[in-house]
Amino acid sequence: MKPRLRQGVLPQLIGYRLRVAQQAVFRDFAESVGGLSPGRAGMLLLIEANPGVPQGRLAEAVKLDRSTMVGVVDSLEDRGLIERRRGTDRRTNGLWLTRSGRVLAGRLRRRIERHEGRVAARLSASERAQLIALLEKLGQ
Amino acid sequence: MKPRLRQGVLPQLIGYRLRVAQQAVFRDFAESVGGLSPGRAGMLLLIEANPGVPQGRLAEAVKLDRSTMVGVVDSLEDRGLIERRRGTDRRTNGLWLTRSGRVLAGRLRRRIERHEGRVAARLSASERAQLIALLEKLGQ
DNA sequence: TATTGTTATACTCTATAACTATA
DNA sequence: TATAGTTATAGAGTATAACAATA
Repeated sequence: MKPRLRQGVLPQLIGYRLRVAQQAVFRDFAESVGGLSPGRAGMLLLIEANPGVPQGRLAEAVKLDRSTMVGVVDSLEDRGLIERRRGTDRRTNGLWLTRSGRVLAGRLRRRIERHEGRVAARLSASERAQLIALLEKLGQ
Repeated sequence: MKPRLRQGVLPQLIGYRLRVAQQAVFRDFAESVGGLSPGRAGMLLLIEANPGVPQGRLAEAVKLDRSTMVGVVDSLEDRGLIERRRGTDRRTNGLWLTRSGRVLAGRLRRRIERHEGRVAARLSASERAQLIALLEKLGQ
């Protein structure tokens, strides 16, 4: 019979609501997609959509330091999902999906679609569109 | 003259938009509030609103493992912001703000208000209300 | 000189399992 | 027995600074 905690101003803050919503969505992602974290899964899909992208450009796109990207790319490469290939500018590594990376990317897209359906089930179609538009105004 | 990266399905996913928006909001928080991370600041405000809350209840409220909460409480205590006091049920630690914790909480509230203003500046008042309502439907 | 990737290092945030003290 | 807090340990995820290869 514990009284609920007083929340103070928190529930009226955009940042707080974002954090709580994201935690809920991430939990569903882990359950219904699994295998890769949302961030890593997103990178795999970005590489799929941009074959040969230099890893520095990918780091820039997802706002990671390029030294951080080294470990991320290492782990995807260790799992046999992508490979580095020396670029024309020989300082760069182009990133390419392997065959099994392509297979996983396809499976991820299907599972993410299902996950998205579960998350969006709490919203009407127009609410979902509205939410995405509003989030787009914040992000960047 | 680098072409922008193709984003594929990502921009249409609620989880992706949440993540990007949250990163942007967090960067602004770090700039305009500073001192404590959004999560730690939120905890300080929760303790302020619930003086004497047992640390396990706080952990439950913010969905952290109670072993994780130990370190969080340690760090806030080391910074002189809160103190543990043995509860009536002598297994529990009630959490209380110190004087300087109360001072910081007040300052945080003012700075967070300013931060919220900056974040919400991109939205109309009704868009902001709408966003919070939509996020509330997702979180939980 | 500037850029790309790498290494060494460290910090934050989180969890699981086993322990202590109290109920 | 069960619960609250703790410890030891580990794993993500991230950054900064210095370095080598290449432009």
